Order: sequence, then structure tokens, then C-alpha cells
Amino acid sequence: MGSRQENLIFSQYLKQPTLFQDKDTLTANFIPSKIKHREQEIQQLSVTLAPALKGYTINNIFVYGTCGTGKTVCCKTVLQQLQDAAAANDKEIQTLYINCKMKRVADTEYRLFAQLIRLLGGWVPDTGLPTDVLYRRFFEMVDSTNKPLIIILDEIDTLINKIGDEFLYNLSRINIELKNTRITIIGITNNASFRDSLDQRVKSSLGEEEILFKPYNATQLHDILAERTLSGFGEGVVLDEAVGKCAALAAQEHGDARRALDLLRVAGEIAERMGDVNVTETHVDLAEEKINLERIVELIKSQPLHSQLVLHVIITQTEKQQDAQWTDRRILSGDIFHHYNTICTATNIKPLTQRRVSDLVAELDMLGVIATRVISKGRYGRTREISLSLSGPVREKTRKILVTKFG
DNA sequence: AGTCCACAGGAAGGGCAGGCGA
DNA sequence: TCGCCTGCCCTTCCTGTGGACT
Repeated sequence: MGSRQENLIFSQYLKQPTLFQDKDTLTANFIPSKIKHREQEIQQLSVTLAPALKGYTINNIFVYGTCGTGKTVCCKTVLQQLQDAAAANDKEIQTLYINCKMKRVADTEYRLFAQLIRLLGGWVPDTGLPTDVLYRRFFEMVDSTNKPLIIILDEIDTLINKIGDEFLYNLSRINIELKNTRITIIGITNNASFRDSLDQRVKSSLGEEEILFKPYNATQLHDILAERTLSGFGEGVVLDEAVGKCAALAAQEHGDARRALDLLRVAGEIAERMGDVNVTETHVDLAEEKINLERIVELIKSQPLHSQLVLHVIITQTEKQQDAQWTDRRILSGDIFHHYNTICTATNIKPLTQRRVSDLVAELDMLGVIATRVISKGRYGRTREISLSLSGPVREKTRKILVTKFG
């Protein structure tokens, strides 16, 4: 047996110096020791939760704010501090975290309670038991522990939109029957108007305390990024102009710190791949382009077959139009449906009706992939004028994916 | 002013898949 | 295991629309 062949790419990669010092600190999941610009919210949370240390009942909390405003990180941090404080005083507080957006984990009432029971150390089948049996089992497990239980239900609006708010009412009613302990619910949502849609009974039981997380402004984002830059890259690697650009771009997107961190991390990866020693504004621009590209590509890949077909027709028609320098540069819904039918026949796919295709066009418009407007051509009818919103590398990449699929 | 065109888009319901619950 | 329920995707049917044409 001869010696194994060495993979040059791997060995070169290992020798290559890295720009990163601790890449984990540049991810949204990382919990820093001190969370900046959220002092007020943390204090409000702590004040509400503190009575649990003395065994008093604590109010349910409703936390809301847009994406990337630190809601989850702050809740997890405060609960960890609460548990630490309880442990230091020979007490115990149990906390459970559930992300209700996780498919097949907590997206139905059954799955939610099954997951809660599993997190408490119990076991239930994936399906088959009546929901009231699960309630009873959950109730018994909680009551037998003699420890106060705090449950964080992240992205709670997703679950409520799916199954309604009855389960929240039931969950809050369990407290009345519990003899030895108490349950507190912290509901987290990105949707500020979601609370208004709740049943009055649920609103009064869940929304006893409300905490709003306002979006970060560009200065605060810059400050947060500067700190993470130091731990993530070390000193002098990322130029201040690059940090500023990440903060400004994220501030434009409703002060989303998660987005700012993604930009910074991807910019670092690009700089590293290019063999540069510093992360500059140019790398941030490239990172933004890359993130947008990946987002759109993922979005398009996740669309149903017929939606992809419609988009394919729109792209090919846009290109034909540009090549032929047509006098009438408009793409109309009637033309799209006609070409869509032609491709369906050629590829042996059963076409959808015009009504359904009209909805698919509207959906693509909503996703921002295309832009449409309803126009009237007088005697020649009413129609929708369609234009492609994708440009540059995003459009090229999308075209390639769809051409590979439909020819 | 009335007609007409080529759709937009709402409403209702069918078919199917997957989940729930006895 | 199987009937029931629910949600989703889709079709069918229908009314509405607005500017050009008569």
C-alpha cells in the first residue's frame, strides 16, 4: 500500500493565516457577557422576574420588537442570571426555551406539549395521544418538581397564527390547579400588531407585562459591532470604515443587529479568501451582494414548480425583448400565460389555469422578484404589465438555475 | 353614451395529504 | 388502524374594471 495522496487545498488552507480570532462571536447565536444598549429592557425583565427568587408568583411577559433587536438573547441571558442567583441561594428555577417556528417541533398544540414534556425529561409518542392526556402529563411533571417553571415561547405569533390562541389560555389556566409550583410564560414575537389580534382572555393573561425592544440605530449598531469585531477578529484587522458600513446597511434594514453581524462575518470570509490582511468597505459591499444573492437563490429554489416556470418565462421574455430591441418593451400577463402553456406542453407538464397563474404572478410580485402594475389598454382589455426586479449577478444566477431545470 | 376587450381578482368548492384522536 | 378534520393548492364561475372604439 502506497502513502495516501495529500490534498493540497486542505494542507494550504491549514497553513494559511486566518483573519478571525473567534468566529463564533460573529454569529447571532453568541451570547456576549454584557449586552450593549439593552440595559433598560434587561432591567425591566429582571425586575419582573426577580420575585421568583423569593417564591412569589411572577407575571407572564410579552416581549415584542422587530428582527435582530436582541429579544431572544436578552431573555436567555436574564433567565441564566436568574438561575445563577437562585442556585447561589440554594434554590432552583426551571427554564425551558422553545422556538415555535421550528417545523415539526412545536408547530401544533400536541407537538408543543410533547416538546415541553421532553424538555422536562419525560417521554411521549410523536402522535396518538389525546391532547388532554398531554396536558395532564405536563401538569403532573411540573407540579411534582416543586420548582417554579419559566417557559420562553419564541416566535409565538407563528404558532398562534397556525393553531389559534386557545392553548395559551389553557396554559395560563394550569396555574390555578397547580399546588406546589407556578408557570410563567414569556412570549416573544417580531410582530408588534400581533397582540391586538389575540382573544381578550389571552391578552389579559399573557400580556400582564409588556416589553418593547426598539430597533438599534446606526450609532448603537456601530458600537455593538466594534466590540464584536475586537473579539471576532482581533485589533486592527477590520477597518473602522467597514464597521461603519455594516452598521449603516443594517440600520437601513430596521436596525437588525443579526444582519450587521452576518455582513461583518461574510466580509471577513471574503477578505480571507482574497488573501487580504484587512477587512475594508469593498469587502462589505461584496458581502452584501453575496448575502442578497444567496437569499434570492434560496427563495427561488424554494418556490413551487409552476412558480419557477412562470419566473423562467418572465426572464426569457425580458431577455428576448432586450435582444430584439422591441418597440413595445412591455411584458403582459397574457403573453406570459401563452409562453407558459407552450413550455408546459414541450416539457410534458400539466399547465395550471390562467386564474392560478395570475396568483403566481402576484406572489412573485410580493416576494420582490418581479414588479407588476395593472394597466388598461382600452378596447384591447385590461392586463398586468410585468418587469423583472432582478439584475446583475442575481439575475444571471437565477437564469442559470431555471434554464438547467426547464431548458 | 354604450360597447367591447382581456384580463384582475373575489368566492366557493373539490381533491389531496397530513395530522389528530379514539 | 381508520375516520375525521384541517390546510393547502387548485379550478370554476363569476363580477368588476377602465380606456379605446363605435
